[in-house]
Amino acid sequence: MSDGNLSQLDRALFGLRSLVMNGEFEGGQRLPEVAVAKKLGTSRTPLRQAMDRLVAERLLERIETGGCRVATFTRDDIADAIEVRGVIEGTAARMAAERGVSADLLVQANDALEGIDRALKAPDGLNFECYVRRNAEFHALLAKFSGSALIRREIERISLLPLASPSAFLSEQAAIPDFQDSLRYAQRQHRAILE
Amino acid sequence: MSDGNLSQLDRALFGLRSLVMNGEFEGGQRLPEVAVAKKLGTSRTPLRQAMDRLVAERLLERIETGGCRVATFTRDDIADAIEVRGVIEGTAARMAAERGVSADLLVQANDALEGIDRALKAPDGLNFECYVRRNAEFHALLAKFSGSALIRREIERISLLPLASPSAFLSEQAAIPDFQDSLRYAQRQHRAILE
DNA sequence: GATCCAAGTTTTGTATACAATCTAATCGTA
DNA sequence: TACGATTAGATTGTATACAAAACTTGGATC
Repeated sequence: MSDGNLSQLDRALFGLRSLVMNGEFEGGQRLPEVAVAKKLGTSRTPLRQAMDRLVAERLLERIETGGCRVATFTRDDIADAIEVRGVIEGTAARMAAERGVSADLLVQANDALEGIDRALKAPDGLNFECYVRRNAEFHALLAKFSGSALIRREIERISLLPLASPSAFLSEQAAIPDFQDSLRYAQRQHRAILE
Repeated sequence: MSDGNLSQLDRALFGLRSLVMNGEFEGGQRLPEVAVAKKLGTSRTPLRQAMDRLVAERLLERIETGGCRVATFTRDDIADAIEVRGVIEGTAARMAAERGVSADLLVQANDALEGIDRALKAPDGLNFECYVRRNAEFHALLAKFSGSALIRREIERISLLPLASPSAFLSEQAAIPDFQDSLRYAQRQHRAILE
């Protein structure tokens, strides 16, 4: 388990997350455990564990009567999540400023920000894949800045949220100017944070 | 399950949370699943599910080699958690202001705040039990304010954190002036928020 | 005396069987 | 035809058995 091989739980977790993000399930429909377990090549026990974690990640939501379904996000939910993320980021950055940050980390953060800038200014309006990657990079660095494990985990958690929706939904959003604006707004926050 | 009876999972969840908060386990020591399951009168399956959820609540932490242990918080962790909580609260309040709030909810929030004030000014320095109760009340109201389910759940989550430690630890903290100061600081934030 | 190796024991991770619940479909009646 | 009940099927919740991994204890060797 501590060797290179993944545990069944990890396999179920990654596999199910991937299935959901690829929009393999109808929104609002309950995920049948046996069928999904078979598709992932594992048993129900680790699958249910994985479902529990994805519920905690907000990727799934519980059905009152039993089982889980893919969570559906409204545009407002996403806007709220981005706002909260920005606010926590700001807090982390302020803490970093109070506690001091190494110059090396600052340089890396700057690089990441410039990468995001390039993604936002892509010729086709928005290079989303690149944005996601560079953004994650920046958040990871910011989390290191704060020097607090608690803050780091909260950032990771909240960062997961806006992206935690089926890719079909994401690509739809990516084409909406409002959504791009909110990303640019976040990016301006990022820049301000680094000062 | 949907009747008055609790599910095994709920029994395990409440039971284990209670055991941990009462300091029944040595910090850093791994919780043996079979023993705990027997003590709670349930089987390992719902107990492990409960452990997973308590890990998500930060009450427990995973051991790399397997199993869980009671999470240990540093004073800095608690301070950070309180700071983040305040910041999210502020965001929720700002959203509430933008979206409008009913006068009725405002009155209730004011009542809760006055209750917290009284708890903080108790003759023996701090009426912690009362503080916890009134504080939870205020957070619940604030969460309603924002009108966003996402924000509400984040507030509930982060509010859980500072209190998510064995009561022995909490009472120790309650006697420390720094800690009381941070609570008073949060309270000043609360007041500012309501304006 | 200390350290390393090894066997035994405990403990977790996973699969599966069973029971209870929920869902859906069919049949009967107004 | 529409509506409700009843029954059959499917699906989740829970317990338990087994296998694999990790910890511990004892002994042997340097």
